[in-house]
Amino acid sequence: MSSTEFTKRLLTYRLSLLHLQEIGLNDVYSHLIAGETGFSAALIRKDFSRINVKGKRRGGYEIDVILQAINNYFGDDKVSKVILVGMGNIGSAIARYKDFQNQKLRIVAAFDIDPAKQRKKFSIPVYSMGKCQEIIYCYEIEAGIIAVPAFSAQTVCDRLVYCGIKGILNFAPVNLKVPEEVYVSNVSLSNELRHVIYHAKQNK
Amino acid sequence: MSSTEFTKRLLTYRLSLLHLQEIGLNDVYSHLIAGETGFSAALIRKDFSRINVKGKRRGGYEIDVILQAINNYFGDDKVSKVILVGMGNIGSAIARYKDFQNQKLRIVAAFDIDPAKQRKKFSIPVYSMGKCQEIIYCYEIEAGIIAVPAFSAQTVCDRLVYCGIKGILNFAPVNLKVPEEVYVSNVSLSNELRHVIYHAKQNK
DNA sequence: TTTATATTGTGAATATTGTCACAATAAATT
DNA sequence: AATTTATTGTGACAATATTCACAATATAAA
Ligand SMILES: NC(=O)c1ccc[n+]([C@@H]2O[C@H](COP(=O)([O-])OP(=O)(O)OC[C@H]3O[C@@H](n4cnc5c(N)ncnc54)[C@H](O)[C@@H]3O)[C@@H](O)[C@H]2O)c1
Ligand SMILES: NC(=O)c1ccc[n+]([C@@H]2O[C@H](COP(=O)([O-])OP(=O)(O)OC[C@H]3O[C@@H](n4cnc5c(N)ncnc54)[C@H](O)[C@@H]3O)[C@@H](O)[C@H]2O)c1
Repeated sequence: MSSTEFTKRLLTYRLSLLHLQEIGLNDVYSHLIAGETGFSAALIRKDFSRINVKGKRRGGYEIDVILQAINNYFGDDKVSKVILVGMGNIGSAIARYKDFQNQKLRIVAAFDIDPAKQRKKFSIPVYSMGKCQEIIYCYEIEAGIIAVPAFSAQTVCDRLVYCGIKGILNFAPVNLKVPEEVYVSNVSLSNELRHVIYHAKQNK
Repeated sequence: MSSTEFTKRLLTYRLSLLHLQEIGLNDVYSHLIAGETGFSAALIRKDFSRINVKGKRRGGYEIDVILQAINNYFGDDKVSKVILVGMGNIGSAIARYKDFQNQKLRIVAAFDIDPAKQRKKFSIPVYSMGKCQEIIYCYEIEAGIIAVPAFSAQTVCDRLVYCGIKGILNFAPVNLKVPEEVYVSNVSLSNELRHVIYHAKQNK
């Protein structure tokens, strides 16, 4: 299995490359990307070699070619469909997030137990949990975002897993228990902040 | 410098330990935490040893002792103060987030260029960027959260760095450029989702 | 008390990840 | 055309992280 550091780097490269492309560049040298991203030039070349990106000796790499290879690696030439559970503070903010469209990510539907929230919002329909299974099957949903309070996160998670979801992005401050074949990524703002503060202190 | 994987694991342990404590446990074995978090028992023991947590042979570890050591590692016995720039969708959601209080994290002030947003919101005062330097100094702010659109993220970042901020939690989809002594952690929902979808596909 | 059992703590072995150094090579310059 | 220069691509090496294996040891059971 490929390391998560490697896949994260690819996504970091993509961000920088899109930026460089926007300001008019067509080609890049590994050292330039190193300057942009903070990774070493040698590591970047190794990574590119791993996804079969060839440069021209002394000529650098074509941005288009790299971006294509990264997209290909993630298999995101077609739109990936996801659902969102919990339309509270953070759920609504995510539902309103426009960048997903550029990224070929689409939130097809949202769910909430609160009937007051069960109506279309920001162009995304909000259903009761009852509709969950049907929608996951019909739309071939690839992942679920959990944005419910901590105490109901595991229940929601079990439900999604039961409906066949294999990837979960979890905002609740809980270590979810899932079968081996399900991948969970936790986004914990508190932990991230702690982490930042810890490093900031080192650098004082 | 300690690896970021190590510090992340500590925060993961904490989450599980708090949960186990809540359901009534006082002691844990490394294997139990392994089951909760997915890390191997040996690794957990090594990590504990690294932060000077001693268990009792055959008796396991005391949850209190571990939690104390983790808190101590992060130096969060006192409240850490942070600021938030950008009170749009995501910024407001963060400002409303109550969990920070339990975690001894406090958002002391927020900033926004939009005058309409410059009033107290959810008990956090919202200022114009002009007040930024003063507040960072007066309150001894330890980190900044950036939640502004991508095109102004670097500008805001430069400003914070100029005011002495050494740690940044960045939500904008941009690889920020900072001096070496500043630590940046990027939270990219699109990237996280991509990552989840990638792994989900592997497990189909 | 003796024996069996379960768990920690850690050195050694292994695996993984990243860096270094440089040959290969294409482009630019003279 | 010959020479210089800059960059890729990669094998060898170094560093780091993780697992393995088991001695040390405390508790429980007989
Ligand atoms: N607000 C933030 O900035 C923030 C940041 C990080 C993490 N989080 C975490 O994200 C989660 C949501 O936070 P929030 O501030 O949006 O909370 P919130 O209370 O505003 O929203 C939670 C939503 O989930 C719904 N819900 C509750 N139980 C449900 C269930 N069983 N099935 C479906 N829907 C259910 C509620 O009706 C509500 O709309 C929490 O776990 C929180 O800790 C929030
Ligand atoms: N909404 C999401 O779920 C989400 C998720 C991930 C990342 N993001 C990123 O977070 C950032 C904010 O997203 P959002 O949806 O909250 O956007 P938004 O447009 O709702 O909010 C941005 C806020 O920043 C303020 N602002 C703009 N320029 C500023 C400046 N120079 N100084 C101070 N304040 C300034 C604006 O007045 C506005 O209030 C974006 O970069 C976005 O890509 C958003």
